[in-house]
Amino acid sequence: MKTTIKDIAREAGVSPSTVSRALHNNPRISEDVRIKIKRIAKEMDFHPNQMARSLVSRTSRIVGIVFPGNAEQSLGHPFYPAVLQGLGHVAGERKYHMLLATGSDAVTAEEATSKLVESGYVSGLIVLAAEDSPEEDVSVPVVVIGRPPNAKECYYVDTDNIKAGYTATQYLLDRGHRRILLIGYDKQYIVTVDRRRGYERALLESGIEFRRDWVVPSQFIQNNTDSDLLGAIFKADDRPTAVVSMDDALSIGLAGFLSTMGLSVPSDVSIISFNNTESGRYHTPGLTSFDVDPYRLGVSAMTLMLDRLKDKIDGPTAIEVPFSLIERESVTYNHSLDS
Amino acid sequence: MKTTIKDIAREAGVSPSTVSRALHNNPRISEDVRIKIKRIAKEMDFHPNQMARSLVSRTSRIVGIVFPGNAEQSLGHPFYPAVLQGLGHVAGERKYHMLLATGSDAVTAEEATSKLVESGYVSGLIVLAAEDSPEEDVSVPVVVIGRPPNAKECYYVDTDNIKAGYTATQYLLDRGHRRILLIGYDKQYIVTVDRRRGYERALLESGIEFRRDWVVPSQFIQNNTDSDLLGAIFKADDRPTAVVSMDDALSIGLAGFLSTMGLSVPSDVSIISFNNTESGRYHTPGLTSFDVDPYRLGVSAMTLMLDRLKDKIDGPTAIEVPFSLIERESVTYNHSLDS
DNA sequence: TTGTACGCGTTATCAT
DNA sequence: ATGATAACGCGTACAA
Repeated sequence: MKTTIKDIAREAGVSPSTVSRALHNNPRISEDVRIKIKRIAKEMDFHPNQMARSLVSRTSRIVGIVFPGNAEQSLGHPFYPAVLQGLGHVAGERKYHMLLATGSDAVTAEEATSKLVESGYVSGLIVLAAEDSPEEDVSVPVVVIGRPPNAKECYYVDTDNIKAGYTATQYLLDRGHRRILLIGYDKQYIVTVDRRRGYERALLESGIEFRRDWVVPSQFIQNNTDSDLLGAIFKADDRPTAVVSMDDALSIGLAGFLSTMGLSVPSDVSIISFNNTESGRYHTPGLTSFDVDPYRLGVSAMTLMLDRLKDKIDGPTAIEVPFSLIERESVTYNHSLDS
Repeated sequence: MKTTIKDIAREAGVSPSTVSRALHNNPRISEDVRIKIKRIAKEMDFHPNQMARSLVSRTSRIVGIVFPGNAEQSLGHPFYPAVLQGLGHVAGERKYHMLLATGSDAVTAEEATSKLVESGYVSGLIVLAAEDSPEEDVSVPVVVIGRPPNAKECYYVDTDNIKAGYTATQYLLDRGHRRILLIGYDKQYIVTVDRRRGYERALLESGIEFRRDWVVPSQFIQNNTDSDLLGAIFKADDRPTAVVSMDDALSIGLAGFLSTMGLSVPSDVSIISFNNTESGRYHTPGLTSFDVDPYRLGVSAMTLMLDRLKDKIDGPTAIEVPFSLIERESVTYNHSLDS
């Protein structure tokens, strides 16, 4: 039997309400009684029953976390665990807990969200943006990580992916590349469409023709059609000398594919990619990659959430987390041509 | 204002307890009233307040999840997210939720566990084994993933890592290798000491001398001393022709390192490793690697937990999850020597 | 078959 | 400064 406030009251010879006040440092209580009660509480290893507390206060120290619909696979990517770490770090500091949206098979983010809110356990929600991010009105504060499709008045933290895509492309342009391929585009993922936009903009500003057939969608590694598609692209005379890749894993796959064609990185093809993963770092050659700082994304999101939960005063409604470029060996200058 | 059973009671013209019973399919209630109440409940979008429910029932539909002390970094490894997926899958199916032990900086698993239990939110605990796994008696059922140091009467699910280490080594032996290196050993991680034990056993059975200096500890990639150590090992005349690596990332690093020495995989050195990660699959050459099925580990653990929570009857106290070997191109036959 | 009354542990309001 | 009382939403003996 866990000790309750009543047990302490009995032990201290006071009423339960006095104990409650003492534990909450209510000023309207004598100093000696307070310390006495606190001592007893410690002795009896008292911990307030959060359920009871929540029942009356109508709030909990729990924040729900919703992963994209395909959480099953998305968790596999290093990005999400890193976000989770960030979230957990500040949650822990501020004595909050995180309740995961448990997804069986094909639950949408929408369903998961409902489940979580309906459970009544959470007093806030952090959702990792996906194509189907629910912006239906829920009864608790929501912070979304990643730019929501409808960037209306909701709170969110995000990376400026347009700028990132622009920067990546410009980085290549600065090094003499003119024929630049984009791989990993997936219109379902906003991050990739944003980056593509930046890519196009950079090309435009440099007066380079944008080739629609040089935007290779999604994971080509899985299906062979894309692989053939890539083969054709790199067999052509005017093959790309550089690639902007949406993810390190993709880049590694590409590098492997290129080597089967007798092309090597970076001497024949430069690659700049995203997410700065371990595998990219360990890969030979080391991948030049953008660190979009998922950890910090998590930290910012949880901070925003908790601040919001605390004083209800509206701080910033959106936070932009900066990215950084980790330069390694997968990009080199292009001397082969100048147009 | 959320709807409560009182609201429904008023609406249906019955008492709250009748509503409660109807919703719980209590047999002692007329059929027509039951369906009527259920209809109203649905109409009013009623969801029972879990806090109140938990308060009276003294249990919750929440299972706490504890990651190793260094959760911050451990989450980065694909193994843990995969476990989480497995856990989440069955939790979701059975309408349970998962509460994460939020670790700021250097909280031990012990602390995290206490925090979680003290919170009063969880009615069960699943801990991912680490060196400092707490087997202190907590007030809720515990299932640990990975063999606990003191494999006493507690419930756990695990991979037979001794067998896995043995199998890996035998696989190499079968292909003519006699000089086999082991890298990634870390006595803090039970999995690696188990696998090492299997490695030694396989060597012993084949009458091959076990060389203590051929057990390279931990991540050599981080510190240069190990790198030098490896350099010495592979510069020697009797250099290893094969390696058992504790992790794909490690293997990839090793492959890169070897190539700087003019050695290539698998023609000069074969590598068999663990965890069957994406990076290993995309790497060139593809890594032959053991899939220890972290997902299933999670599934089994949560199933065990929930069954235990349900009927209190004691099913199996330990579950072994089989592993499988994914054969790719990083291992080849050794013809260079025969002793 | 259904209603009444009470308790789960805590906090807030109103007395004292 | 402290105690008594009610209430949060729900479940369940007990009574009817």
